[in-house]
Amino acid sequence: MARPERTTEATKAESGAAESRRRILDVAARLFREQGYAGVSLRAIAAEAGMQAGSLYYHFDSKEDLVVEILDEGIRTVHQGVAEAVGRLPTGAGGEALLRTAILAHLRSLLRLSDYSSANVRIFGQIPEAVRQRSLPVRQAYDRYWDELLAEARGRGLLRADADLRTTRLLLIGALNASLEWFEPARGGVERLAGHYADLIWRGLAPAAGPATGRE
Amino acid sequence: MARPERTTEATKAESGAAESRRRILDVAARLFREQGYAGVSLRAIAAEAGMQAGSLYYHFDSKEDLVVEILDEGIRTVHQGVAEAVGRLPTGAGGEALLRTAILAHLRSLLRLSDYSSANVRIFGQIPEAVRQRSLPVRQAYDRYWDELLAEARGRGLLRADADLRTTRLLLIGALNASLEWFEPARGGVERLAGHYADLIWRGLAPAAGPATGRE
DNA sequence: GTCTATATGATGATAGAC
DNA sequence: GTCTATCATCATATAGAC
Repeated sequence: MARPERTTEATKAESGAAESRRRILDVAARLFREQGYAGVSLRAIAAEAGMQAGSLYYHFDSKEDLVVEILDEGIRTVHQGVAEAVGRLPTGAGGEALLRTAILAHLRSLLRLSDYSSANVRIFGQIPEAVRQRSLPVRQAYDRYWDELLAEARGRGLLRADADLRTTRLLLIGALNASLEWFEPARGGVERLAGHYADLIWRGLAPAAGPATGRE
Repeated sequence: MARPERTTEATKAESGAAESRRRILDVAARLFREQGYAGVSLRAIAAEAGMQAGSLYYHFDSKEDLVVEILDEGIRTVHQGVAEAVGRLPTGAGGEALLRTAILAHLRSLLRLSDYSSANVRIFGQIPEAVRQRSLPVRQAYDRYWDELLAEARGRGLLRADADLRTTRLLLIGALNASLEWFEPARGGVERLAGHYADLIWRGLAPAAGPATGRE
């Protein structure tokens, strides 16, 4: 009746299928982010995960299966992070607060929290078409979340009435994700970057010509 | 003294070193854009260029040398396209016209005119670090062009005085380049997309709260 | 200039021992 | 669950004939 809950000698091989699987995914996400999809061999993943290349096939049927899981988890992490942050806003929050919050949460996942999210952005354009197709649903769900967020905000008068929402979403997500290629924490943290982006997208580049601005 | 200006029988092999070289570059740029850097073998490039893989080495010393040329030409094309369009503006042009013109010219090169430009955007994140380094100067020159364009405009009062120009440039270029991944001409041409982007970046998302807007 | 042939190495995946 | 060994394929690059 006594089932061996788990081996108590914790030192060397903490193993178990689930732990190994998670370790492989973690390692692969990091390597994909750093070196791209084609640039990372299964041998390299196995080495960093402390096993031989052949052993990976106990956990995953192919490199494509492995990468699909990483892609999906990456999107889900951002989606969840943004949705939770937005959900914590007070009911009366304005359009600017909404935008700032969503931008910051997206950038936090991408630039600081999740190798899965950054791997997704980094390699989505590099994977075989078949893999891209398989990972589309999760991606589209996140797109839809933004579209609904923006549509509801505009409906409540919190955004310009004439803003093209699809374009807004594409510009915003595109710009946020592109920051992965050049962001350096040393130049100012994620919060600072998110603030600059929100300023720009909220106010635009047109000189403030309002009545209180002073001289023209 | 009579030099054979070029072979007059134009039918089959129009050859000549320069023509072959250009043909290889054209084919490679298109394939890199379509399938990524690692996804395109020299065999595939050679096949589409109508020769054998080994023959490429008469024209280029390595795959890396080949791709560096493509990357640089891609940036130079966009840079030149934007600079010329901006240069054609009347002297008194305002900030909005400046922005619209630059955005449109960048998108035109990227989405319609040049496989080199789109290949650059597509594969810059996939190439070996050494190659990236070699192609940095041309890229930085284009960044500098934008920085100076924006700085001068802001200096003349054509843009918000408090806009962070580096952030502006990074957001803008990032968003424009990202459109390569989803742009479909069928949904409306480059001009339409450029117009939407310019609207958004010029006016921002804040509801127009000016005195002439009507009801709040 | 382009060909053929080949050197050399890495890759994703499989089979069977333990 | 992980190992070792190996297969078949593909890659970049080179050498020498034509």
